[in-house]
Order: sequence, then C-alpha cells, then structure tokens
Amino acid sequence: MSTETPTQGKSLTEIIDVRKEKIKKIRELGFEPYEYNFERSHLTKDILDSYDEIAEKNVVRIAGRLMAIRNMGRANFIDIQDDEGKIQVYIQENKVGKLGFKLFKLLDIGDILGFSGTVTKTRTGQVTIFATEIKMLSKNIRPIPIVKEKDGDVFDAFSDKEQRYRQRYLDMIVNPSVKDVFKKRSKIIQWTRDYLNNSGYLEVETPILQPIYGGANARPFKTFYNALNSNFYLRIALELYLKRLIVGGIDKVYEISKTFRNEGVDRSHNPEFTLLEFYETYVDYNYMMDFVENYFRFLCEKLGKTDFMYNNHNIDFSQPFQRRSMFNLLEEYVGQDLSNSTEEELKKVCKEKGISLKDSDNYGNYLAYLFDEFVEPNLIQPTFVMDFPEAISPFAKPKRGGAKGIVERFELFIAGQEFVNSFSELNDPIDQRVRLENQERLQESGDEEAHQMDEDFVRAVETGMPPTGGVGVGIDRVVMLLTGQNSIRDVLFFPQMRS
RNA sequence: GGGUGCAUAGCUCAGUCGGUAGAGCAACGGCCUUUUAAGCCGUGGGUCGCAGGUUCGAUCCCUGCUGCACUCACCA
Repeated sequence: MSTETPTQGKSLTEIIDVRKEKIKKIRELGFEPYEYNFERSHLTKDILDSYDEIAEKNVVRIAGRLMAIRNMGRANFIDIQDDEGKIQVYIQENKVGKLGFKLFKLLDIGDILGFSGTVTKTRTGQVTIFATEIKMLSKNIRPIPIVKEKDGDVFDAFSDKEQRYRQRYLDMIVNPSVKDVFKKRSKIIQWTRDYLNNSGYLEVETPILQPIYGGANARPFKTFYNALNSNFYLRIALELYLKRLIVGGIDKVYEISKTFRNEGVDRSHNPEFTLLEFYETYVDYNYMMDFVENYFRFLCEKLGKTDFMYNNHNIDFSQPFQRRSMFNLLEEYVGQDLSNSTEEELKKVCKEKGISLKDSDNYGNYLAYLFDEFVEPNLIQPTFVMDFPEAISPFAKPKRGGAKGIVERFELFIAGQEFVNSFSELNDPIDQRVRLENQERLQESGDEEAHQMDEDFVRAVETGMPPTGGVGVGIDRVVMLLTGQNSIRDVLFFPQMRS
C-alpha cells in the first residue's frame, strides 16, 4: 500500500481509510489522536447562558464533538457540541499557530476535540470562542450523518427509524431532542423514588431469575440454569417477592426495575419494560387510589404543567380523577346492568356482541372482554376503574359488602390505556391457596398465562401477612404520557429489534 | 400471528413504461480572513436488502426470505 494519502474519498471503506491515514499524520505532527483527559472550564451551555460574566474572565476550555465546518480559507468557523448544547469556535492560523492549523486541516465532522480560547462575539453578535489551541481528543473514522438546520427547519435529518433505534448513539448525536426525552425519563424515575422515599418507603431488589414465575397473567421467558440443572424464568412481575418482604416486616416497600414478558412487540409493548410496584401495610385500595392520584399530581408539579398531549388526546390532570366501578361503566357503555348476571348470561351477551371466546373462559373473562371492548377505549381522562371480578384477580381481597365474585381492585386508565393496577392485597392464606389452585387447574387445561402454584409464597401468607395495599405502575407508559411520545420505542434507549 | 406499505451512494431522496443509475449534503483536490443549510471550480463514490424465476437482458415484472414502518389480534 502506498504511504500517500488517497487523494479521493470513495466508498465508505475508502473514507475510513482516508481517516486512518489522518491518524498517522496527526501523530507525525506530534499530537495524540486518542487522548486520556482534557480539563474543561465550561460547558458550552454555560458560556452561552452567561456570556457577560464569562467574557470578563475571557479564557475558557471546552470539549465536544465537531458537528460542522465552515471553511473560508484563513477564517474558519466550526460548531462544537457537548452534552447540553453547541457553540461556534473560530479558527485562524495566526491564533492557533502553524502546527495547530495543520491539525485543523485534518479534522472531520464527528471528531472529539478540546479547545482553549477567548470568548467574544462575531460581528453578527454570535457568541464564539476564538481558539488559541486545538487538541484532538478522539479521531472519528466513521462518518456521521450531517444534519443541517435553518430557522428551525431541519434538512437531511437522520430519520430512518430502524437505524435510529439500532444505532441510538448516532441518533443522540445528530438528533439532540432525543436526549431531552431520556433526560426527562430519568427525572420522572428519580421523582418517583423521591415520592416514595418521602412517604417512608424502602427501595429493594428482588430476584429477576426465578424458579417459579407469578404475580401477573403473562407468558415468561424461560432459561436453563446449568449448575442447578433446572428451568428458570425471567420475572413477569415483582409482586410475590415484595409481598414476602411485607410478611417479613418491611411496612412500606417498593421496587422499580425491568420485568419481562414473552409477548408481542408493538407501539406500546416491549418484551422488557420497567415496572414499579409498591406495597404498604395497614392500608387498602381506597388509600392507594388517593396515593396514586397524588403521585401523578406530584409529577405534574415537578414538570410544571397539568396538560399533556398523548395519542391525540389532551390529558388533563388538574381535575380529580374519576372513580367508577366496573359494573357502573359496563352499564353505561354496554347498555345493560350486568352486576347480577350469571356466567351463562354474560357468555350470551359476549356472543351477541360478537366477541370470540375460549373454552377455558369463565365469569371473570367474560366481564373483562366486554370491558376491554366497550369501556376501555372511552376512558380518556384519568379514571380509576374499581372492583374487578375475582376470577381474573387471584391476589385481591373480596369486595367488602359487595356482590360475590368481586374483589377490591382498581386500575387507572388514561387515553384508553391501563397505567396502574392495584389491590387490597389478599392476606387470607386459605383463600389464597384456593385461588392459586384454581389458577393451576386453568394452566393444566391450557391457559398459558395462568399462574403457577408457588408453595413458598403461600407459606409466607400462612405465616401472617398484614392488611396491605399494593400498586403496580407501568413506568414506560407514564414516561410516554408525560413526554408526549406515542411509541414505547421512543422512551427506551435500546428497544427490542429483530437481529 | 394476519393485513398494508417500504428497502437505490455515508445521510436525505429522485429515477429507470425492463437496456446495470442521478441530485443535495458528506468525502477528496483547489479558491476564499466573520461564516452559520456559507459560497465557487473540479474529482471520485453504488452487487439499486438477500435468494430464486420470467426475459436476449432485471434495480424495475413475479415468487420466496430478511428487516423496518403502520395496522388488527394478545398483553402493561
């Protein structure tokens, strides 16, 4: 191979070759193309925000990624982007020296650079760093997409969703608003912890790898533990271990962590997602409704607003959340009072409404089908739906003074989607065992999502579980709602993609 | 899993009623001392997603596959 720099950029591999040659040239000039550190005096945002103050001190040191070059011969303007912003740097040969200028000539968009310089304004009034020293901190050899912008219009945006998700780092570099969503996500999760910690809750970690899965109706991911020669599952919920901790004497406990369900991927589902569950002793689901409502108010307060556009709906958190029983809502939207209907009667209603049924379906399933089909899409503003059928709620206490077969459970619906699920937790061990045995039978009869019997969990309840209110919150959905994103993929750094 | 659509240069996109392709940006060589989608002159860059089929000839038509988007079903 010739030691000459190729004189023409060609395909991608040849562009990369040219940049590798530049690495050699940078070393020949006496510079290290991959530095170990660089002391910064400011972030670009600081300089732009407090120009007057900094201009007095005058000399600054910044570092960041080279995003644009406007080359006018002896006068050169470049844009440097760091975590919080972007600033213009002015490069002139008699300021950076002959050697520095030779280095400048070897720069490419995408390089990570450090600069010393003085802060001034150009004649158009733009805050600019007049560089006195250039330092190469990391040489880019793979070109990044060039996105240009004028008056708010973006040109040639890096917009291919597949590439954006697969190469999220590129997406973040060239589409800076992407980072804003994730920073807000991080804050929402931090505020969630604040809310619970301030209420006396203890954050804990429980097993992700479990010999028996449970706590929700879902298919698990299955794996094999060689050393134990047995099957294990990735957890589908946090419930059963957190309740063991309640039995163990932690009065207020929560976990916020990844959970896994072996189901389809779509705009609002990812196989691994972030679930928050919290349990508090000596309270019931009525208490938890207030607590959850206040949680959303707390987040609104932190975000400084109560209106959010989500899936083309304007969601208003300024009003008290509606509280309606499931039967009450069914009566409104299905058009008949089903609260005294028998299983057979419900089945008939489902058939009349054209809902396809499975053999293993029961009273609770029929109600759930009617609810999903006719009620859910209408629940746009925050609404607590109360009192679900026992048959689909194996961990909730029976409704006090209510109809048989109904439990104290609520779900919070917003924009037709479920955000929160909560029970007055079942603490009667005899009843709990019966419920899980029923689930076990369902599983044996082919319901893949029914619960497994968890003897150790039942043993814990038998030991004595205090009255407890429990809540599960789909954090990704909360983030979607509060950041105005309609796809879960836009609130996950690395959403699930096919390989 | 079903349906619809898309896949062309590093990026954003044209295009070929079937005769192996173009633009802008980026790259490469020049010019330019206040630009900011900088500008000007010049140069190169593509197995047109993959595999088959039809055809004298396929990037284009057909089939299958893969990936992505939207959507329906299931789930948070």
